[in-house]
Amino acid sequence: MKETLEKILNFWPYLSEVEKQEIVAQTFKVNYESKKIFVHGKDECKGLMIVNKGRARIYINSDNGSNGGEITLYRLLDGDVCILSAACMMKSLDISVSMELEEDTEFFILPKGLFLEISNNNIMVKNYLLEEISDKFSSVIWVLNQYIFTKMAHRLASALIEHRALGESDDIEITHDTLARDLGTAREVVTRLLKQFQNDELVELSRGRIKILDINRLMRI
Amino acid sequence: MKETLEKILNFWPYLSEVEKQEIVAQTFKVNYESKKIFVHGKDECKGLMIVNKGRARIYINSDNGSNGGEITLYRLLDGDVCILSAACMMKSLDISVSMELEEDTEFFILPKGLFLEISNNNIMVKNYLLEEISDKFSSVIWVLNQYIFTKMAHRLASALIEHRALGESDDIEITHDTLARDLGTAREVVTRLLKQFQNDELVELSRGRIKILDINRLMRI
DNA sequence: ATAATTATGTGACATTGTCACTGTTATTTG
DNA sequence: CAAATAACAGTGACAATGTCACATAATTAT
Repeated sequence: MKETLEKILNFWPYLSEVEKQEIVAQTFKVNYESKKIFVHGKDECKGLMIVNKGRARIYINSDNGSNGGEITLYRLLDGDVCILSAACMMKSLDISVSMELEEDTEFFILPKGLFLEISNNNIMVKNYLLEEISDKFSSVIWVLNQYIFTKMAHRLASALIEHRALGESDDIEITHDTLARDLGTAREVVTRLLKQFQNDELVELSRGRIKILDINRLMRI
Repeated sequence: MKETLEKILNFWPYLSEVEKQEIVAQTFKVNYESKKIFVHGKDECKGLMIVNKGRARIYINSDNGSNGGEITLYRLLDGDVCILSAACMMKSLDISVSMELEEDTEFFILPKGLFLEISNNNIMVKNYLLEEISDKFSSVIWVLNQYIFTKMAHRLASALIEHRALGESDDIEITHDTLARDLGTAREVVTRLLKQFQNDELVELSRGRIKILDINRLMRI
């Protein structure tokens, strides 16, 4: 446990011995299955959540109920903190943001009280949080920028490249629907464009799977 | 000066006497004319900027040079801090964000060194900054949400209502172009929709001016 | 095997974005 | 002041994307 925390927590070197001990003593693990959804604000917030192993997608949706429009803001990978859990301990966002696990995921949870205490005493911890938030802030602005100013075909190509990197393979296991939720568009649009990509022999399509044939040409789009 | 700072700085009550003195001694004012543009990252960052009196618009643009697409992220009014100036002192965003003054604006500037020192010693100052950032973060997510999931007519109506509140009058002095830049759309689109609003007798149009005729019906859109 | 579920495909149409203009109203300048 | 210039607004044609209402195909459950 201690070794893992050492690796995962960026601010570990700046903690005092006492703080380290407290963290090792009080932090606990929780495991959730893939596809579990957290709605920020609804679920009670137990403390600061840090991804030990797994993957999560942070997104917003059109809350108008009927048609489930969504767009992905960013993802959390191993070692990332969920700044929403951080924010909910300090001051709440008044916006509905959700998290969906894309793999079985294990979190470390730093209990609320402990985290607040340490982040109030140790400036590096607070700095770290601030940087994380700034970083996600950048991501969201980037998404907005892309959504508004960039052609769908271009964004789809980027998404394919991103998922190729996430899965470390030219064979991507993903549905058109999932891509649409990533990009904030409709499934039909993704289908249309992928069809074009296939005609151009950039990809090969099958149910729930996209095989990248020409990564170089895809990158140039 | 001291009285103004007392009013403007939310964290004033939490400062020590020494800190207060230092702030009064080192903070200075700068005035800029309406329409001045700051590009975050380009202009050297002298310190934390706080709006004393005036109005600024924070926006992103499509940096592809030719066609000047823009969308407004949020506005700074009296007493607001420019979190971009804060961010640039701690860790830089790698995204191009700009600020345009919409009125002649006076800023207080807390010099970099002083601000860093105080925010490192005084947890309330850092907390305040964190809350400001979270707040703007919310705003940006809100803009994204609106852009993706909401019909243009609805958003235009909202924008008119917002500007009515900003100017405290049913007579809004604004061009179609400015509205388009707020909403992240094209001037022509704004013109089209305003035309419809006029036909529905919601507004009255003239050059550089929109008069709201039926605020209630506008709010219901 | 049959039914239910999930994924994909397609055409018609609505909304919004882009382009290439024209016309109109203010502002500057000779 | 009149003419030139710049800023603002209007318009039609067309492209890109979103929405809807389905059809079809592959997979999983009963």
